[in-house]
Parts: sequence; C-alpha cells; structure tokens
Amino acid sequence: MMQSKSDIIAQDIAAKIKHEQFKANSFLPSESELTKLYGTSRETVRKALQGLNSLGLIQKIRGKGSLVLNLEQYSFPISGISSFAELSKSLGMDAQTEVLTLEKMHTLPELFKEKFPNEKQQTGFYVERLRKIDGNAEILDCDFLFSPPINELPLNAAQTSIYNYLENEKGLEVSYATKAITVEKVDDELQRKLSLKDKTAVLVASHNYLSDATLFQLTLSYHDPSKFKFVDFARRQRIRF
Amino acid sequence: MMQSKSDIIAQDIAAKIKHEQFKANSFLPSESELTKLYGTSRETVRKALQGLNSLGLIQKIRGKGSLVLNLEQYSFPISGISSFAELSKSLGMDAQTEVLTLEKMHTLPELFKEKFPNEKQQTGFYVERLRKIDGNAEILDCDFLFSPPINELPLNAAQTSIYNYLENEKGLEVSYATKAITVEKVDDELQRKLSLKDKTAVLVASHNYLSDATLFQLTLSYHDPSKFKFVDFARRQRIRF
DNA sequence: AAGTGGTCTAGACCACTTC
DNA sequence: AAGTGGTCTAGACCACTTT
Repeated sequence: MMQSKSDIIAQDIAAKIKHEQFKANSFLPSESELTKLYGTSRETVRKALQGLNSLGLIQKIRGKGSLVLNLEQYSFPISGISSFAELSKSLGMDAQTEVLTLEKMHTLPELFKEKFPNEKQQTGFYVERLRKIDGNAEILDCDFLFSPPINELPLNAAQTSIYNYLENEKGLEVSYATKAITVEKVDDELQRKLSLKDKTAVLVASHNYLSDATLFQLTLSYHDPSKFKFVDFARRQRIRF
Repeated sequence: MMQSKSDIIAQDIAAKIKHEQFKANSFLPSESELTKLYGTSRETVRKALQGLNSLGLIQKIRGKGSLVLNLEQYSFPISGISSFAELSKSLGMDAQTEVLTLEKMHTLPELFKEKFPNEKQQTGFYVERLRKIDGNAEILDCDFLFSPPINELPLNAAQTSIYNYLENEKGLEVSYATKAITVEKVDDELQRKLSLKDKTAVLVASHNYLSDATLFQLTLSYHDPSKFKFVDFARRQRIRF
C-alpha cells in the first residue's frame, strides 16, 4: 500500500504535465537530470517514466528524450479501470447517482446468469444504479459483488463510490478487470430508464478482480448509444500471444 | 529492432502458457528459478514478467508467486494495437480482405475532415477495405496514410497487411494509437456494403503513431453492431492524472 | 526460518541523435 | 565527441506467505 519512490516521481511528473509545468510537445528533463532532481538512481527514474509511457502521457524517443504528448485533442482515455465517481470527478462533470436497488441475494439474478453463464458463486450484493449527467439518465450500472470477500455494503457506499469504500475502508485492493463491449437489444423497462429512442444499448460487461486474483464483482453497464464514447490508448505489443 | 533478453524470455513464457506447459491457475517457477533457467539476472526476468503481467497473462502475488490467468473464459483481449491480419490469424478465423479503393490524394476525404476536424496534413493514400469473415462482410476499414512518411503503398500491401509492409519492408516502427469507440448513424451506401439491418454502425476511430511520435495514419473502422465485440484487459492505475 | 515477490542502487556497455 | 535513452548486472534490503 506504501507508495514507492518511483510512484511518487511518476505522480509528480504527471501533475507537472497536467499543470503545464512540463508542456505538451516538449521534452522532459533527461533521465540523468531527473536522477539528480529526485536524488534517486537512474533505474528508479526510468521505472517512473515507464509508467507515464504506458499511460500515454509521454513518448520515449531514443537518443532524444521523453516527449510530452498532448491529450487534449481526444480527451483523456477512459479505458483502464476506474469508478464512475473517479471518472466524473476527473472530467469535471455534474454527475449524480441514484441507487435503484441494493439487496443481499443468495442466487445470481437472471440477467447475470444470462450474460455470465460460467459463474458459479451465488451469494452477494445486487446493486442497480442510475447515473445522471447534467440531470439526464445516461448509464444504468448493474453490479453483483460476491460474499465473500464482501460481507457488507452500506447504502452510503453505493451512493458515493463502492471502490472508495472497498479500498479505503475495507483495505481490499482492486487490481484488474476484463471488459467486453457489445451492442445489445434491450427490454421496455431499460428503454424507459434510459429514455432510449430505440430498443438498443451499448453494454460494457466486466469481471473485476482483487490483487490476489479473486473475482469480487461482475458488472453490466448499459449506456445510451447516442452518448456512449469509449476512449482508449494502446501501445503495440512486442509479445505476441 | 533487436530483441532484448527480457523480450525473449517473455515470448518464451507466453508460448509455454499458450501451449499449457505452464497451466492456468498454477504458479510459474519462482523468479530465482527463472533466473537460473534463463541464465540472466533477476531484474531481467522481472522485466519479462512485468510485460506478461500488464498483458493480463499472469497475476503477480506477493509472497506467493506469479499466477497464470486463464483467458479462455472471455477470449483473448482485442484491445492493444494489432492489424486485422494479425488478429484474424491469431483467432484462427477464415478471413478475407477486399480492397475497394486505393488512391493517392492531395486533400483529406470529406469523411475524414468530418471525423477528424483538427487534422491539417493533406497528402497521402486513401484505402478502403471490406473485411469478410466466413464470407460475410463484417467490417469496413477506411484508412488515410500520410505522405510523408509513407511515400508508396502497393496494392499487395493493402490486400495482405499494411502493418507488415510498413514494419518489415519499410523499417517503420508502429508504436501507439488512440482509439475512440462510438455508435453512429450511417448512410445508404455503408448500410449496403455491410448488409446492415439498421442505419447504425459501431465506429472505431483511431490516430496511429510511429515510435518517433509521428502521426502516420487515421483509421475509421465501421462494424456491424450485431457482430461487434471489443474485449479489453485493464489494470487499475496507480498514477491518477 | 525459508521462500516468494517489491524496491532500489551504482555501475557498465550499447544504440541512436546531435553537433 | 557528447548527450540521450535501452539493456543488463550483482547485490542489498524489505514485506508478505507459508511451514
């Protein structure tokens, strides 16, 4: 949980990029300069830069330096794994969450059985939340959080941020997720909840895991197609599977 | 272009995972064992494991080891940046490409001006390709490749793999991309080309860059919504921007 | 106590860019 | 030739899991 030196350096450089102390289309100080600046070894600086590189904040160019990329063009990537609370905050949106359902169940809801036919665990919390931006319903999030490892889930956590509750109050470490984006036909009820023109929505289905590889959450996130936008940054892989 | 020791190790371990020499839900040999096995330093082994970790092939668990994750569940992530040729090959699909257009232009096509209003460079190659799987048209790819850096583009490259041509014949290094996924209304022509029921398609719009941060390609990729599936693996970021 | 991964170091050599 | 990032090493110490 402790932040490493390289994490602190990465955070610091990211903040300086954000506040334009390091400007887009210019080069960061060289690795040897950063080494002096932060009083660490070069490998530690390099580890920090590697994180910024894979995030898409900088591009390392051999023989020249680390170029700061400009993200304004296409808005910051939405990919990765973050909560609605974090996203709406970092994008500066006027967002509200309305909790429609929160109940402990001993069987997986039909909707989840249909979309995740391989899941066996049954007991957990079912949460249904409507996300509004500028007062308009845009996303319907359906979550199932397994017990164990999640033994209680206060309404307050569902209203604000479940991830914040799990990470900061329960000490659980959210680590990775697999997501699948598809376009689906939806029923009257969902059409009404999201005020959709057509009976079609974008579905983002996720498996979410803790750092010990425990599956702790399934998510079905329904979006209004006319407002949906998924922005991603990807690097070409050297490892071909 | 030379492969590093850590790349070779990562490739080797990935291949062993693929061929189930290292099985899902079991642990890899420990870092010290891998160090002996490959005859390198521990940091070099760790660099290789880090690559596999960020790809989602393994999960490193402190005090325990590197757990091999099972990908079969949700099929291998499509995210990242790969060509249609690479993807269809790795998924073992019966895929064909029909080149509809390939021409050098001195002005950006209207479609690109509309979707990428900030782009200034004008000269390049416009390529329109229909992707078929099992004989059915599923994707329409529209590419614009800028000159410079791309001064020629043989029809043969467009028919097989533009990335293969650029990387292996022209020595260009494809490095990263930004993508935006949206759902769009389309015209009669596109509806006909993809045999769509509705006048709706999924659009994946990309900016593609070389390793020196040069923008070399814009892509508009139109998918049949009923067949579209984007699978992603994401790790929780420690760097909050 | 022994084994695992996580972090950090100081130094070396290499490849590429620039002057 | 000087400066940049890329790779690799051998060793150290720490935190966590297991026995």
